[in-house]
Amino acid sequence: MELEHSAALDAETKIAEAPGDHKAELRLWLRLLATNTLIETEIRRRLRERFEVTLPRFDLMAQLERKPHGMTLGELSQRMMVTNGNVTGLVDRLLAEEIVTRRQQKSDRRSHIVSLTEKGRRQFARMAKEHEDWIAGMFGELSQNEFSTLTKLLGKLKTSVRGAIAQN
Amino acid sequence: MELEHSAALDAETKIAEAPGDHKAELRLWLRLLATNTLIETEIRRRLRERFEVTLPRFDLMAQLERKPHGMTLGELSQRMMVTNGNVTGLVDRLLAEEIVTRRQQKSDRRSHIVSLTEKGRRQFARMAKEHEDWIAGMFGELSQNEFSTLTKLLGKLKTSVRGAIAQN
DNA sequence: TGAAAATAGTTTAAGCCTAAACTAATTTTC
DNA sequence: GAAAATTAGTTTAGGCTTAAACTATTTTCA
Repeated sequence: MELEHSAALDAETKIAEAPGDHKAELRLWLRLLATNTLIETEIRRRLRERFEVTLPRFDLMAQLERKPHGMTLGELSQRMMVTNGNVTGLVDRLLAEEIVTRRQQKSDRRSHIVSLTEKGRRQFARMAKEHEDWIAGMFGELSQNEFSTLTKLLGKLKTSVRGAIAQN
Repeated sequence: MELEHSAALDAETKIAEAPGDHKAELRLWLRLLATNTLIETEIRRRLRERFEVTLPRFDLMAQLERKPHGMTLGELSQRMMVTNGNVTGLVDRLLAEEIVTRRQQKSDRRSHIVSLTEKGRRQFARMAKEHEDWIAGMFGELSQNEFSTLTKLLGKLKTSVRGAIAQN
């Protein structure tokens, strides 16, 4: 996937536009992807540097933080948009660090509830504050108006994508 | 990272807004991330299903396709926004499938040029066409106007992010 | 009620990805 | 021109991620 366009290249591709091609759509996607990668890579770097934590672990903790009573592995995997097996492994590692607990449900013995420990909650709180500031800093050059328009349009795009996926 | 908000939750968090917090920025980031993940996961799925290829391999081929004379490993890793070591491994696997070639530069014996083989070019052409249609299909619900506004705003955001990263 | 289907989670094999340490070659600098 | 620094790429160890196959349990329904 191309992640960066020179201005010159962008101009060229515009000229090359022809019926039946979708260069503009492709360009929008590549720009979305590049922006996302840029932010994500930097957040990973800072999380590691400041807190020696990975983004997936931070993400999992963020999910649990909003559910004081915990969450099943399946619910976690849905919210994190990853597979069950992935969550199993993450939880194993976080268990070893005593960031989370896992306990079997009495009512359904297939099911397990994962929750943050007190240590996990403390650790997450410390990280979340800075994380929020990092994000805000990266969005700093957008005006209030641009900011809310972008939020709205991304909402629309998300809906459009969901539609296209559901159809298929 | 939270990937989906219910409408109810969004309303709540808006009410909770207070000076010094950045919930709105966080929400925009989560929305960008979710949209990106949604698209990327579906593209990976289709590439695997239709062509038995992974997204990183497709991405690498896409880079090479635009440079008929090939590219050094370093240039590839920059454009793909991944580490050198990552590219070394990807190229090893694509070499084994005879999708690319790698040859040492005479002028600088540390440096190696990677190029698509004829087989690689043919294979990529076949995939690229469909890939473009997939993307266009996902963006279908956006009007022309929304589409170009989103492209412009993402450009701005990208610049803003680059600025924040460079500062740090 | 008991067989079949569905669900929750785990395991496995393989690929992706990174940071850090490393080798080899080239460039800089004194 | 030789030591030092830089550059291109590889290797290594470990975490992340997936699809597919699997186990255990619960639900469905004939």
